[in-house]
Amino acid sequence: MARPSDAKARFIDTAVILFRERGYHGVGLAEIIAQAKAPKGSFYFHFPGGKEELAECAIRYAGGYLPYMLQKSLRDAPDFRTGIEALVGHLARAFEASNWTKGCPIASILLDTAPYSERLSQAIRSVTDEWITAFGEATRRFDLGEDPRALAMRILVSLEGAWIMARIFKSREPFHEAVDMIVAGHAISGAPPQPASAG
Amino acid sequence: MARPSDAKARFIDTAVILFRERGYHGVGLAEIIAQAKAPKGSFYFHFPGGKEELAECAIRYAGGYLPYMLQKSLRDAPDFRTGIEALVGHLARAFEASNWTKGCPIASILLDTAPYSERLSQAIRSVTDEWITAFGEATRRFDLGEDPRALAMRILVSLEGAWIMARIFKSREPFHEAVDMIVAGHAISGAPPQPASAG
DNA sequence: GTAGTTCTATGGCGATCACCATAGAACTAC
DNA sequence: GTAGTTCTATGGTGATCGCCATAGAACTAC
Repeated sequence: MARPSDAKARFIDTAVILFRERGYHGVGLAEIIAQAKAPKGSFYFHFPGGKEELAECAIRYAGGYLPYMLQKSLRDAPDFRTGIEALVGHLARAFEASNWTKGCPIASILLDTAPYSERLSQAIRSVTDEWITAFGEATRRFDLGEDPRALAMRILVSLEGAWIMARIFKSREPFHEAVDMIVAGHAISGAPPQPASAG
Repeated sequence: MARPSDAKARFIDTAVILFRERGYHGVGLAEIIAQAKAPKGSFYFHFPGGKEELAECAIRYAGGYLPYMLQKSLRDAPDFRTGIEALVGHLARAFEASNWTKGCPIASILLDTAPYSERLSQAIRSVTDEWITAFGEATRRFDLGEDPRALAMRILVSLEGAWIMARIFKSREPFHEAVDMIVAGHAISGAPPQPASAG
């Protein structure tokens, strides 16, 4: 064999890109296979479940990126607000760099398929739950004075909404409004972390 | 003729319903025509521009509903917060009643097509602008102490995000978080309207 | 080197896609 | 009642959809 499962990764990468741009039904397998530069026959070897299995892999793969970015943004931030601004700012710049075509990799599939594909709905719920859990851990060192789960939900609501509105207006403004809403939500939350228990 | 353009309205109504559920590419014309109980040949008489023209009509038709609901909710509200709660509460209940399938009629088309269809992108931007304008007029009687356009953008960001997160979790909670973020954003904005200039 | 597994490569399946040509029915205007 | 317009009704187009059968190449294990 050429390389162990090199083609499979290319399939998933390509699927993430194209699904973000035009949704699940907006992209055909032919285009994915062509852009992945993989042979047509390889596809059903790596994904016996067909297009739906590919989409699930794409959801889980892409869904792992946001917790990573979250942890990276909050890890070195002096306070909560700065961390959130770094996170949202990064996502907004990436979105703009794609000419407002590549938004949330989850939402574009969600609106096309849920709840008609229980498999994909389940995968989306799964990665979203993971993000909320990751948020709770990443913000433990801040004293946010609020239920971290509710705060995580607010951030997701703001982010998803910003991705949509920014796509409509081709503007970063919705992301700025999102940040303002997040940090205003739990008031004067810019409180620095407790240095006492820092290890 | 049977009735003047009765079939055309059914086409649009059906399109709004199905596009909300599964997006632009997730629904075929055959299904729309069948569910509209209209003959196949009528379609291209009423929509020479094909599926894309139908989608534009659906966007503009459905897009007119939110300004209507906005005005209705804020008209009799004693204060801004109450009005927003009524608006969001109504949308959330309707969403739940559809078993979390019929969310924003705009977003599902947007994520499938923009920016690959300039026609649909333009239509979406148009109805969104109309909503922002309507918001400014509907809230003039409140002294919100904030740029109405920025506040309108916050509401749209919150609403769109809530529609997505509620679809994931099949829960009204995202809408509650959205309301909290909106009203917390401009602080103690529950101030009653000036009764002086009321006509 | 032979067997077995992994992956590539090609071709084509039935079904559905959006779209359109054509003919006739239903109604208005004169 | 005839002409003209509006709308219905049927049938079918080429293209693309997701899916799969089959064969062979590339590599590992013994």
